[in-house]
Amino acid sequence: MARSPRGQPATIADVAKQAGVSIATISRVLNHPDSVAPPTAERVRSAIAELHYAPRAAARNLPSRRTNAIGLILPEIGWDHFFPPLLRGISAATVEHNLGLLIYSSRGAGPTERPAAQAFGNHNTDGMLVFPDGMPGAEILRLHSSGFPIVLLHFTLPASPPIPYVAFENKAGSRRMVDHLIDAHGYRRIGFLAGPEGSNDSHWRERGYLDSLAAHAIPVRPELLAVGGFDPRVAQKAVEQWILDSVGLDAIFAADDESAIGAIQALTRAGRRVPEDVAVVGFDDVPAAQYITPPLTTVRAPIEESGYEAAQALIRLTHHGLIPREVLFPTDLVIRRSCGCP
Amino acid sequence: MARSPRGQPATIADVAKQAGVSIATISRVLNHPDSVAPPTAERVRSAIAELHYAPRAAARNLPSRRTNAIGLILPEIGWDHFFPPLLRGISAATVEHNLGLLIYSSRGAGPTERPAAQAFGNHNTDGMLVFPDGMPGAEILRLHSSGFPIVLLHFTLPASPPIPYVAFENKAGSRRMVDHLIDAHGYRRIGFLAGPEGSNDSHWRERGYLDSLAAHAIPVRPELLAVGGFDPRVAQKAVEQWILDSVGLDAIFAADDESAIGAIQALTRAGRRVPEDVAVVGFDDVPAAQYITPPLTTVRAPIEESGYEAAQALIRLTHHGLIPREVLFPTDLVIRRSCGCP
DNA sequence: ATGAAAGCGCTAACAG
DNA sequence: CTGTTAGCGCTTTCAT
Repeated sequence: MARSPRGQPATIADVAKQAGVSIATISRVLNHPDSVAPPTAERVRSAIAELHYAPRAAARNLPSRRTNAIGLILPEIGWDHFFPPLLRGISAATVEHNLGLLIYSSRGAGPTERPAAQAFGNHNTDGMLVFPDGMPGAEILRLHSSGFPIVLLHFTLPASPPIPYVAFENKAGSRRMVDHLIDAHGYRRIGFLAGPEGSNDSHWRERGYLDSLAAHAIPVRPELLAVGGFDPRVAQKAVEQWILDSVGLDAIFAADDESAIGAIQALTRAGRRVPEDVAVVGFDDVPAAQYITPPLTTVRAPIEESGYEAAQALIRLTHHGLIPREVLFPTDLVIRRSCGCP
Repeated sequence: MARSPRGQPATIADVAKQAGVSIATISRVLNHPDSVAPPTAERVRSAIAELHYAPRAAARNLPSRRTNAIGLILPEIGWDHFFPPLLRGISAATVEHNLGLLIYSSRGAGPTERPAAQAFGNHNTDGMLVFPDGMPGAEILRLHSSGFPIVLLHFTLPASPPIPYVAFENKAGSRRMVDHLIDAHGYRRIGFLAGPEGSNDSHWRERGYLDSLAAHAIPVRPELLAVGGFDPRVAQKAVEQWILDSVGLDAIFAADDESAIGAIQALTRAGRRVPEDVAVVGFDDVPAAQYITPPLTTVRAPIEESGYEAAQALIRLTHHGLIPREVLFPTDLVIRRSCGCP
């Protein structure tokens, strides 16, 4: 008897009949258990169990104007090392509040390709977490200005009122990394391997690099700036070019670990020893960083926490709570061997 | 004018008024555009655009009895190397069909802990993909027997009618791996590092190992069987114990790469060379497998494809289509250096 | 081609 | 404490 007499999943009316009460009473034991006489409640509960009744989400959401779910919207599920911890953090928050998490990967389906009616939006979610390039800025701004709760993940957008966001202290982290290279090891010719065009993270990491150089009165040499594209292959090419050009290098600071790994491979193949001939450091602390030879010195960011806090903030927003307009997470130096430390 | 006169998000009625037609017409241009006179449709479309109207999912779902979303339910978002490609595959399928993907991580919230009314189920999803330990078997069986579409990911459950599932050819893959160890390298004392208790994957990988030994008339030695728990630390301990016990070993076949990495570390620390003294091979081909020294010989499984096909199958089920009751994906040997190959 | 009206399943007043 | 009833926003016959 897993189904109602009608052969459909049981509805509130089926339960009411079975328990010999009105549908309002069913609704009450579900939502305000204390307002029902214990014996009645008990009858209702067993009727629910017998019929395996589960309230249909759509029917509850319609009157309440809430969906009990938040959305996460991102361009593509790629960033192997970044995505799982981020999602884990977000998920921890949604589980805590008994909310659903609706994921949209916009890959291969730009908003223009899908029917307007099914566009991103507030139609099936109480609020959303947006990843860089997850959806067009204009759309974000429109939703935000219409009062729809939005929290940005690791990027910002100019708007008023400002759209809250979470991010890492990229600049401070990379500043400390480069300070270490200079202060602890005495390197002065430090190459920087930037991320892809337009990357926020890369931008701020480069700023930290530049700041450190400036603070140590080391002039910026354009020939020491190249693009690693957050991609081992691109980074490898860039480093090979540096070698071809005989650019003298004490160390390479890659804007992320993937490109640092590419740099190490290029160096090793060219017969350069890391870190004896050239030190290499990265950013992110991906799992592979500890297994590569030599183990990679890098900067770690609390990815999971950032996801958790972003989701918490969003949830608070959906309850009309107030939240900080920006939450910055500190980053930590992870010293291993590739920088030259023993 | 991002909102209706009432200061709320626009509803179908607002659009109808704005366009000077009835709400039925609005519904039609959204769902059956061809049944509306082009000029009318045009008027409606601009009204929609002006008011930034987006149909509320709950309101559509109620009459249609569909949620246009599928669920993915899993115990915990951990498996760094497994989860992202899996999700990418699933997401590709949902995007293709314009469906939402609702993720439930049951971590820290067993079904008993949450209100019965909010239990897992068919209340807000058209069907679900279930990961091992994602939800209690009894619950799965109940939903399945009530006709709710379910596809199991990488495990099975006895039921009739059978619950469809996707899985890898674990046994065939590990059989080929061990065959390689024996045939190509002449190893005969091959240790097996099993996964955690109850792991389906581990079970079948062990079967492949045993089959290969049997096929080569190599007796199974209990002292060569240990538990690596899919965990580098556990594996490390197990290997250290083998070393302590002076168990002679030609090679170690770890049931996954994580434990293979732990094995390599234990061996290296104990002064054994890999693969010269002891070969080590794994299963999965995680990203770190190619960076570790020596690069790890392993078995690769098409994770993303499995996610994609599972989702496709589920979606077909939700349309009352027929699908195979099992989809098995082949696995490939990835020969690198840790097995002794040059 | 378009409008009127009856639900879809549930919640929340409002009565009793 | 419990039942009655009016919506919530949309889809879909059934008329016109």
